[in-house]
Amino acid sequence: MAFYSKEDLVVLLKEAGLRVTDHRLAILSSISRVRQPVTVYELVDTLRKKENIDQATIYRNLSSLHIAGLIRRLDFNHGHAHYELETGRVSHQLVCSNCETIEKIEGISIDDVIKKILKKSKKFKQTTTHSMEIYGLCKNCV
Amino acid sequence: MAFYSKEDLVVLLKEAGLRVTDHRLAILSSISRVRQPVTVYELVDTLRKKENIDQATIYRNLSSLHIAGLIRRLDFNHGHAHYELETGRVSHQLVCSNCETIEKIEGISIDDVIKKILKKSKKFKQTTTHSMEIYGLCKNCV
DNA sequence: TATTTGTTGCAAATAATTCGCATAATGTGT
DNA sequence: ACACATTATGCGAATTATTTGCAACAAATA
Repeated sequence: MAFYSKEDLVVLLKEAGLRVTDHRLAILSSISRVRQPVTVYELVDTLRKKENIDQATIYRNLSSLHIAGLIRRLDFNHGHAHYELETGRVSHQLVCSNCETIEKIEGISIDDVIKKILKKSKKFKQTTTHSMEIYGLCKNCV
Repeated sequence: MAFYSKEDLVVLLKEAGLRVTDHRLAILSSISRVRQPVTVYELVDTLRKKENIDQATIYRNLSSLHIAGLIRRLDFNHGHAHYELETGRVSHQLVCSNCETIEKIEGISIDDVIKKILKKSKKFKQTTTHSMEIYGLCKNCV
């Protein structure tokens, strides 16, 4: 979806106050290249072979990149996390309840809904991001 | 939130085509009694002591109750699943990015948003349920 | 009640994720 | 370019969450 040059990624990391390391760039780049949210398994598989990055390093970087707000962590009840680039505070996914098909939908704003929800809240005054998983059966599983 | 008598729960299970067992009733009842989505740890802690239910039994029942559509499984990036009664296909939660505070918001319909999303989809024609996690800092963590 | 089929407990296995520690690399100030 | 303080990395081991195999048991149905 979002394509970033190495220079862009360096800037992103610096702005986030994170050190720039080859591994971190490789991980970010790998996440940014795929269309659908990627699993840790896929990252480990790709990056351990290609760049010789240890599993622990990948987990640690996913955590710091997530905390820094550069990536988003998603869960589709598949037993493992998925990650995607954080672009725009919003993430809407259609998820098949039967197989592991997911489809990311972009371009839908729900700011007014968020406002309504905040109005009802007693514990929160503002929000940063949100993600919505919409479950159903995909065409193959209907 | 939703209160069910034992008889109600029996009906729910039968309608779902599940066998009625004391353990299953206890698990469902336990989930229905709490306001916020409950963790497996909490269920195990409560039910193992009170009713002498094994951990594996709890996991197996959570799975079958979920598949049967009686309960919903949620993830807030806390490293473990949460469960709540399935009531009405919708679940909206405010989640603190810092601590483990969550707040369930009810009474917001987003049917029109779902319609828009479905219109954009290539892989899905209909949906069953959805859940939205809205992240931010709770009052204590601001 | 007999039969069939789903359920449970227990212990052990997997899967996902995290941690400890020694070593190496990054960013900063000189 | 250099030295220092801080953070990142690899490796193996530890945790945590969740699942499974199997024998004993209980629920639904005729």
